[in-house]
Amino acid sequence: MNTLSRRQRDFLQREQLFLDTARQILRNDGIAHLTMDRIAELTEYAKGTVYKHFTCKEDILCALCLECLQHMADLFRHASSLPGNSREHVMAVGTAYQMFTLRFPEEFDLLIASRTNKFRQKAAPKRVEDMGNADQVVHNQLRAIVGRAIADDALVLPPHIGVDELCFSLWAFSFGMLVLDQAKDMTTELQLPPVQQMLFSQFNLLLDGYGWKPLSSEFDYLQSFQRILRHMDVQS
Amino acid sequence: MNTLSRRQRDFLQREQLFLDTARQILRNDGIAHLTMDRIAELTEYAKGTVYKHFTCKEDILCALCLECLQHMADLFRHASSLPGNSREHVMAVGTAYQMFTLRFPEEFDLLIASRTNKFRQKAAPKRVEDMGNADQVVHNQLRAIVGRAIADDALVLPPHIGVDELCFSLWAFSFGMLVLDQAKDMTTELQLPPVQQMLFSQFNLLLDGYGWKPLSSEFDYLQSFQRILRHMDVQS
DNA sequence: TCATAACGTGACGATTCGTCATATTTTGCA
DNA sequence: TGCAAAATATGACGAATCGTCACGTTATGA
Repeated sequence: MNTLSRRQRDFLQREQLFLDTARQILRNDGIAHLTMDRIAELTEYAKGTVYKHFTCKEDILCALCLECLQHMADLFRHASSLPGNSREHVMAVGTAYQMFTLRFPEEFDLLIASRTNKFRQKAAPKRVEDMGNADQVVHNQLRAIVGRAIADDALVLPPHIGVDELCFSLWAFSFGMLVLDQAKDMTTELQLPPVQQMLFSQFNLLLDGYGWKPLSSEFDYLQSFQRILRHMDVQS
Repeated sequence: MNTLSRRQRDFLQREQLFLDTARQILRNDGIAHLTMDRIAELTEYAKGTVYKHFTCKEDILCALCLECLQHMADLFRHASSLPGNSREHVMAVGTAYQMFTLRFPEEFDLLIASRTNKFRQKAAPKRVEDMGNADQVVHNQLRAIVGRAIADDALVLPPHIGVDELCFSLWAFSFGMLVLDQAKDMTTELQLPPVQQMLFSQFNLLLDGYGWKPLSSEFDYLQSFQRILRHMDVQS
């Protein structure tokens, strides 16, 4: 509309350009080649201009993580749209998470680093706060699934366990497995199944522990899993 | 004995000096102040000498992580010495892990970063391999507990689940919770209990899911928890 | 048209990494 | 013991990258 808003639009558009370029460098050349100078060079702006948008390198990395979380939220929304019971939805979200880490390993690496204090202390507080909100969005998707499960009596919360705690645990369990799996070296002696299969089995066992119905003994979740894979592949 | 071995001893001793100094900087001043020059300065050696021991910065950080894992293995050994049933031992190890992250937050931060590809690709392959072995040692402690549980019929492996997978899951679950907990910002709206309490509850639910006896409904694990806290405090 | 404000620039200082030619010490042997 | 050769230690140096800022350029609106 007026001049001010045009400027603001230009500004936002340029910020997006910087982010897209940064992501492209990250994916094509790896994080080692992701420098402020290179972003400036590829976008044909000066480095000082990049610093008008981001307070420091960690800040732009943080912004990249933010977009990853938003992307994941979209994937999870799609996973939740699968017809089926609430446990299948949890499984679908877990599978979507795993597929994300597989498809975008550099970004997942960044997401791991972003849980580090070293990282969060450098980025702008505002940006870290945004990431907290993005976390919240993802968390809410889990909460919605849990809420539905409670509503249709598939799940009765175990004593002294809140909904948030339950969602947090599901999130933490997936995160932990995916991180440790991608970091385990080829040389490990451990005989482990593929992480996708472990997520499947362990989720079933944990959800059985919650008493979340139908229990794995009462339902063919292997068939669900096949269905989920097909459902998520369409999305890709 | 002979000259060669004296040199080797000196070499190892100096390496330890570098590591101790690095850890001291890490704890006192934070990772931002942990530079190769500073290590050289404090130990009164030249930087080139430090590089005789470590190929790069990540390599010395990796070595620090290695010592952390060894320290944790010791803590876990102590945790496993608690008189009690096998589930109590699992809980004791989880609690020891949590206490470690609380007491040595900077080191835990480093442990998180060390699961990153960026990190592992830079460190010397030999050192990364060592870390894999240290992981293995920790893993074996869990395996011992699980093995005992199976031996005395407290646990029957769920179908298609191996011992390694079960240990990996316990490890991943704890790791995930501790990482996400320490990274959650003060501003989060989530109403979560302290992570110590979540570890307790969620472990109980997961182990119930495994059918690991005595189930949480058959045993007063809260009392165990108090006992564990006392047991681990003595160690500190 | 011009004064002022907003914006863009890239040279620069600072930090830190990792190297390597040289200096020093140790070793083994005459 | 003395000395040549090998092993080791050193720190000045080059390279990479970060983040800044004084200055030049463009846009605004009276």
